Amino acid sequence: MKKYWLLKSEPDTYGWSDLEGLGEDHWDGVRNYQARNFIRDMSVGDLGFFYHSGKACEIVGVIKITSAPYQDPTTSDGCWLCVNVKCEKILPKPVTLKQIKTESRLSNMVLLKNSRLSVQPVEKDAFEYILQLSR
DNA sequence: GCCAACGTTGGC
DNA sequence: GCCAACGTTGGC
Repeated sequence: MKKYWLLKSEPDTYGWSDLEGLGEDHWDGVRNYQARNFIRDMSVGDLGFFYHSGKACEIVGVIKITSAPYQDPTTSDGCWLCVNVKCEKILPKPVTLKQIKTESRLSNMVLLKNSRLSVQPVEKDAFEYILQLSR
């Protein structure tokens, strides 16, 4: 079954346009066990939101998981994983954190409960609802 | 720039 | 195995 995710990045370091320019890239550098465990659960074809943290604080687009999880090439430590991703579609209107906070249907999102987790699951209903909000 | 929340490290 | 100290992340 297809799963849904949210991946966070600081746009000054690595933003939507960086991934768009590359076409496809690996989502590397995750050094948190909880986040790593979510990466381990990813499958080809899963979808995820690309979230810009820091200045903007908003979901800017949808990305697609294009590989199974494999060892993160940016470290020799075998316990870290990454997956390949590519841009699926940019949101017509970004959905801001502020907006998410006002939606009672989204109040149980991990984004609100654990704002520091950089890779997190999103429920199907929440995913689809956010897509509606972005129109 | 500040601070809260969270994770990690290391002494005991 | 507990907990204090420290570092990092991210919203404000």
